[in-house]
Amino acid sequence: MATGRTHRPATRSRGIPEATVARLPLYLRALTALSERSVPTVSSEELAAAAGVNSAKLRKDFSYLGSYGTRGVGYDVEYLVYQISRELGLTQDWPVVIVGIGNLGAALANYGGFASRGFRVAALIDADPAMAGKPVAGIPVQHTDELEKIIEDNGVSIGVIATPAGAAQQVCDRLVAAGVTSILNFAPTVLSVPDGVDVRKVDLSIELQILAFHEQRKAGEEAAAAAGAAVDGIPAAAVRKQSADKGPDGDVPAVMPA
Amino acid sequence: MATGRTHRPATRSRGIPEATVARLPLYLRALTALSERSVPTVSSEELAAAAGVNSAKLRKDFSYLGSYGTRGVGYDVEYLVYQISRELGLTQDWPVVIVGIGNLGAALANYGGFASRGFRVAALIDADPAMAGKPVAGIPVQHTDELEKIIEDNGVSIGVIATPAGAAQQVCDRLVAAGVTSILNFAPTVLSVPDGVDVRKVDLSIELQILAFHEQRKAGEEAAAAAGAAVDGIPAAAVRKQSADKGPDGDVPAVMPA
DNA sequence: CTTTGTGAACAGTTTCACAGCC
DNA sequence: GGCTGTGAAACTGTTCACAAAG
Repeated sequence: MATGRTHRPATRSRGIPEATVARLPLYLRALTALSERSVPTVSSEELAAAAGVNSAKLRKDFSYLGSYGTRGVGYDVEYLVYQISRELGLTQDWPVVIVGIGNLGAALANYGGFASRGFRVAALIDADPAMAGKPVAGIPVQHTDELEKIIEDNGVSIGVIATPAGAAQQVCDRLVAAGVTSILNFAPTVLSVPDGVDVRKVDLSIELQILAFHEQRKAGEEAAAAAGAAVDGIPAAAVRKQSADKGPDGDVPAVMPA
Repeated sequence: MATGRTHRPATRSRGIPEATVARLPLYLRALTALSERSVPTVSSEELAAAAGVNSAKLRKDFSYLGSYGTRGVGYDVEYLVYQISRELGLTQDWPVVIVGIGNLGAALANYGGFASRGFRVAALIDADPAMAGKPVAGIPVQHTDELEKIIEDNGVSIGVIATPAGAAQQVCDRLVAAGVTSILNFAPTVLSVPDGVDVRKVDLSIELQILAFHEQRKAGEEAAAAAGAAVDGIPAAAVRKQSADKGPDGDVPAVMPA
């Protein structure tokens, strides 16, 4: 039913680990930069530094694609660019629709990296009739009524949702019904989709909250250092438990959402 | 030297696994929704469904925080909201600066979820003198010259980079030098930062490329199914290798990843 | 000599399944 | 009976370290 899955369940990426797939675009970007500077070959060490990973990981990643390097020399930049592009499916053209042309949707439409690398903005869609016909990033906005027709006419399989949270699931359902099988979701909601549909989410506030967690820990650590670092070494669960259990009472601090 | 790290090396999150931390904001959002509907308690099964994970994972995650549930009953919504908020450091106020007020920066400034949940946009900063003084989302944009002063005056420890790729590293360096220790990077570049500084990146084109990879596989699988699914069961590495090694020559196959 | 490619060890994450408590 | 909390098992991802190739 509506109890669909987010992300991939895990039917296994036919040999290429998901973690590796997620890094291929990073390698590709670094390689493209080298290619533009006409660098002919690059070592795993150099490329890894440019991509912000370590070289062992990079070599392991590449080993899933095949043996594309030359021992003692390194990797041929152009060749690798091609191989990774092909592996990622970027040698073909992907028409994409963006639904929800508010601030964010407009920013996405204007984003250059979108147009490059095999992705083409096939249409912009918004529910506001006042937006219809108005060009954003040179593309006229179309009304949501046209959604199904647009998807089918353009053979769109990738959709970007940049609507308010409340509209996201509904838009998602319509996209999927019309044939979209990959969704990039910017709305702060969990989307339910049937099996076989991939959803990836980009969520500003989640990222910030993760940063806040670590930020808080940094502050805490300084304090702990002052008090003598006695606690480390005790089974983590027990320690947590302790501080957690003391929680209940006291006031709920001011700032919170609750 | 400048060869800093992206993400966290992994000094271990004081007992709470990184994967769990990344899900806490999801739980928090689902709980907040329940709280608004005045739902008093929730089972791991229900909450997991709302957050888009499975219940075993959720219970395991919560077990790292402490024993906050009641067997046979479930979890108290309000209490959990508070505990998770506290764990994430959201019971305090985090002033944030956004650097780069283009399309995306403006969209971020306008994004509501920003203001809620303990984050406050302390300042908007842009390098364009023409922007200075212009209000965006009700906040006047300030010039990059003021960056250091703004950070220090407001005690900012979290910065958001929404500049073009070319400017990102430079902005990052200045933020870090001024005292920022957590960065959310929207620019499509790898940032180098010293140890102790956290960077998280949000990258539209990487997400799209990952979707394209899976999308391509879906197409390939249909073709493979037609040809009789003989290959499954052979050690994945060997299969990969084989098809990969044939790569160099010849035409790019029509449907398949190869 | 340099640098790749990769088994093998290790670390982190998810899932299972059930004991323990309400 | 229902639901949490958690060891243990299974799985995925990372790092090590070195043999093989140029």
